[in-house]
Amino acid sequence: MATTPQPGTRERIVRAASLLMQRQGYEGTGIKQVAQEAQATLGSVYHFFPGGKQAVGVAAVQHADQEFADLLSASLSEEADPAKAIAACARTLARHLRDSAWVDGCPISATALETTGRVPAIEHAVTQAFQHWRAIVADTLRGAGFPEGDANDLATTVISTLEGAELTAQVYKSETPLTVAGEHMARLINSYKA
Amino acid sequence: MATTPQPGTRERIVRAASLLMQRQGYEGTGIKQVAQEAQATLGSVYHFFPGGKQAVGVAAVQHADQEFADLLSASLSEEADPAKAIAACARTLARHLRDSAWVDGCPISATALETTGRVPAIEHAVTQAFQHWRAIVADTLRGAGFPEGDANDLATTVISTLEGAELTAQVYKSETPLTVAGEHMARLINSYKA
DNA sequence: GGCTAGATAGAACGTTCGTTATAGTGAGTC
DNA sequence: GACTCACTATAACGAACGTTCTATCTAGCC
Repeated sequence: MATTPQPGTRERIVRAASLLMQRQGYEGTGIKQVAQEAQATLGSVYHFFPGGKQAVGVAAVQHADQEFADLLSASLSEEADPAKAIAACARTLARHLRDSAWVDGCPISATALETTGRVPAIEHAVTQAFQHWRAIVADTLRGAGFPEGDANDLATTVISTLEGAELTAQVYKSETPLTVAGEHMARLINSYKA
Repeated sequence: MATTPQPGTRERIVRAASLLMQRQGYEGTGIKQVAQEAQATLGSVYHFFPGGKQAVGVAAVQHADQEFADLLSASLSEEADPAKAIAACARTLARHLRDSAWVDGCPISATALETTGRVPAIEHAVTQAFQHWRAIVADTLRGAGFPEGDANDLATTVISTLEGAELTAQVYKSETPLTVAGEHMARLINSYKA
C-alpha cells in the first residue's frame, strides 16, 4: 500500500504541526499543542525531533512544500493550455479555502513571514519550497513552448500572485480575489503567446 | 508643525508595535518588547491601551494602514500613466525592502495571517486596510479612464500581487520578484486599454 | 528468561508571557 | 498649600512557553 492506514507517530506530528502552523503561524503554535493534536506525547516529539521546535517547524514546512507541489502538479497537468490550467488552479485553491471556513490558506506563508531573517533553518526550508513551486510552473510553461526567460519570469509572478491572492481572499473571506487573479494570470500568460 | 519633533508616548508605542509586528508578527511580538522598544513603561502601555495586546495590535495595524496608503498615493500620483506608476511603486517597495536587509516587507501580512479567524478585532482592522489600499488603486485606474468593473478587478489583483511579490522577494532576498511583478502588472493593465 | 534499543509517558525546570495592582510623579486648578 | 488627574514606574500574579529529565513500556533477538 502507498501509505499506512494509520500513520506513524512521526508522521502524525509533522501533519499536525503543518496544519497548526498554517493556521496560527510558527510563533502562535506550541509544541505541546502539536503533541496533543497529533495524539502523541511530548516525549515522542522530542524523541523524533531532538532539534526541538525549530526541527518540527522545518519538517512541517517541507511537508507542506511537497503537499502543495503535488496539488500544483496535478492541477496543471489536467489542462493542456497553461493559461487555463493556472486559472483552474486558482479556482481550486479558492474552493479549498472556502471549504475550510477561510482558515487554510497558503500552508507556509505565515511561518515564512514570522521567521524570515530570524530562524535560518526554517528560512532555508521556505526558500526551497518557493523554488520548488516556481520550478513546477516554469516547467509547465516551457513545456508549452514559452522561451526560458519568459517562463521563469511568469512563473515567479504566478506564484507570487497566487500567494497574495490567497491572503487577500482569506482577509475578505471571498473566493473572488483568487478567481479574478487566476483569470488575470491567464490573460497575462496569453499576452506572451502572440 | 505637522508632527511633534519628539512624538508622545502613545505615538511611540504604536510605531514600535507596528515595526515589531511587521518583522516578527503578532504572536512573535511581546507587550514588554514593545514597551522597551518604544522607551515606555508597561504601565504606560496599559494606560493608553486598556484593551491590552489586542488593542495595541489594532492600533499598530491602523498605523501601518495609513502609512502604506500614503506611500501608495504618493507613488501613484508621480506618474500620469497608471501602468507605469504601479511598476514604479513596485520598484520603490523593492528598494525599501533591500535597504532594510529584507526584513521590512508588508507591514500587516504577518499579523493578518496569524490572527485571521481567531482575533476578530485585528481581523477587522486588516480588512479595512486592504479595502483602503484597493480603493486607492481603483480610484487611480478609474481616474485614468478605466471602467468601474475593470478598475476594481485590476486593483484587487494589483494589491494581491504586490503583497505576494513582497513576500517572495523577502524569501529570495532579491528585488527581482517585485520589479518583475510590477512590469507584469503594467502589462496586464495595458492589455485592458486596447 | 534476560538483554537491548526504540518509543512512550509525564513530571518538573526555569523563563517569559499578558495582565493586574499599587505607588509615585508632576503640572494645573482652586 | 491642598487637591486632582493624567501619566509613569515597578512588583507581582497565574498561566503557558520550550526544554530536560527519568521512568516505563514494547518488540525483537540471544
